[in-house]
Amino acid sequence: MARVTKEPDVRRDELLDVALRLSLDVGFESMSVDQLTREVGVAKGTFYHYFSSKSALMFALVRRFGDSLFNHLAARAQQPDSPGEHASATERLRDFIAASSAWKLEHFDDAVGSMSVLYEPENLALRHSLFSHWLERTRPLVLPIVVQGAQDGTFDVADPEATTEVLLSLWYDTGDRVWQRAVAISADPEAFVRQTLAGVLAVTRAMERVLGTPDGTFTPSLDDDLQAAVQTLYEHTSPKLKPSQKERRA
Amino acid sequence: MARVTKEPDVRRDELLDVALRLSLDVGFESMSVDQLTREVGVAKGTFYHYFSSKSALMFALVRRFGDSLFNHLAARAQQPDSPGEHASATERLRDFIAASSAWKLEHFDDAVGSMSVLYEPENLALRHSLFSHWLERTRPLVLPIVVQGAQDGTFDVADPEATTEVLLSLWYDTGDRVWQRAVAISADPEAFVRQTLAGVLAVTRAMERVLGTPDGTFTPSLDDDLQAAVQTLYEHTSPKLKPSQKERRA
DNA sequence: GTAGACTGACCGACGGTCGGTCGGTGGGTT
DNA sequence: AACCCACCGACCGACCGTCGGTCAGTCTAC
Repeated sequence: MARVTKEPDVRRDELLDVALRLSLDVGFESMSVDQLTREVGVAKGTFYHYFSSKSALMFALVRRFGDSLFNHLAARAQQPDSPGEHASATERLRDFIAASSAWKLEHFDDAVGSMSVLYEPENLALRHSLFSHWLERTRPLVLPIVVQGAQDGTFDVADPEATTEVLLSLWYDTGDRVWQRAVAISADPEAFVRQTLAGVLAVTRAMERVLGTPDGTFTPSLDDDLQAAVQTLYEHTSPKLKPSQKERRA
Repeated sequence: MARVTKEPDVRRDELLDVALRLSLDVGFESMSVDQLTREVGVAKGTFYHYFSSKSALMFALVRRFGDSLFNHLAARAQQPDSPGEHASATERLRDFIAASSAWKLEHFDDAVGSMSVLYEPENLALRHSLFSHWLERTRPLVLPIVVQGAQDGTFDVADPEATTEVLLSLWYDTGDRVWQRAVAISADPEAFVRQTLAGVLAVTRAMERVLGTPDGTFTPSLDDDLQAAVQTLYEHTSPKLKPSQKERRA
């Protein structure tokens, strides 16, 4: 094969780009290193020149994919126009949630929209790794807010560390579960939207209760934007049922 | 090799027994079908005579392991001496939690004690499968209680289905997370016990808040039994996860 | 006799390895 | 300035051991 030399960073990104595409297409486990290098147009050895193993590739993938959201959130937490240390814990938490939601809407196509494939059994390890990464990055942003709220009495919380853990679990795990249930009934679009919104409300309500704030403190307005977003999410979900076209040249 | 014919059920159980032992020892993924059949003393083909694939073995393993708890709980829910339909939702839920805890203490050695190995990355799929199975079996036992509590006003719950989902997530996922954090600091036994108990309290508190019952409604007494149980749990923590004695805190 | 429990050599695909190749680059020589 | 060439490391791809899975056939209890 014709030898083409490129900047290491460029080549590495190429590998990651194609790996991401293939992972979302056939799944991470099913994607063989042979297939990956074939599509990139390099030899197998080149892959192992850049990544020590296939699972190292997974972590790199998760890092790159998962960091984009948090670099945004962490940067925003420092910005002067965002509620700072002087703001109430409620305001800060509201802002955090809003910033997170805004990012998700903004990057829908290149991130959130392709979420549903992560839920195929195939991608369990990838999903778990991604969520773990997100969790580790979320914790240090949320814990200070809960601590502040506990100290100034805004929140009724006895154990800020443990409560933060509960919040993280609500957002990621319960959200996860709500999502899976919604997908399970994806035959009916209207039921999908209704169930997803009900899940969001339940998680929010649980968060309010756990923090000891009045019901409604963090409840989002169920406006058309949110409805439309969930609707779009649904439309990104259906093609999951498509027949697989995996068999390709050997 | 000498051919030995046995009752299909016996042979199948042999395969499951050895598979469980090997899974807890070297991990499910690392356990090859060759190794399994070698240890059982049968040919590889025999394995595929009983299980259609290795992942079918996993599901069978999960079923057998996961059902023992729920056959107990479901049976108890029917028994006359347990709080029945006439009891308050609080009593019924308390009884459910107590029965579950009792079973775990009772079957510590052959079930809960070997839990920690499930948390090695190796066994991610096995763990996920087991928890999913437990979740599916827990839901129908808990949902009626939440519905009853919502109807008679014992619980302050707007959406029983979604709230049940939150409860399940609290028990399994948050418990999961608390456990992992405790394991992470397992260098220090005292810290391990403290953190685990704090996690249990936080989850319980969260449950009370989510259901809208007074703090303390479901809080277990932090008596010596519980402390001892957690202590024993610590001692069962996989040696692989525990640091060597050298790097103990100075 | 025969149903079905059991056998084990065999298969293709996989992740990973490794000795070797070759394009680009920079310092020394002319 | 033009040339050379030693060296670095990106790149190659045949090869390896192991894995999950198959199957044509054998043995045995009834």
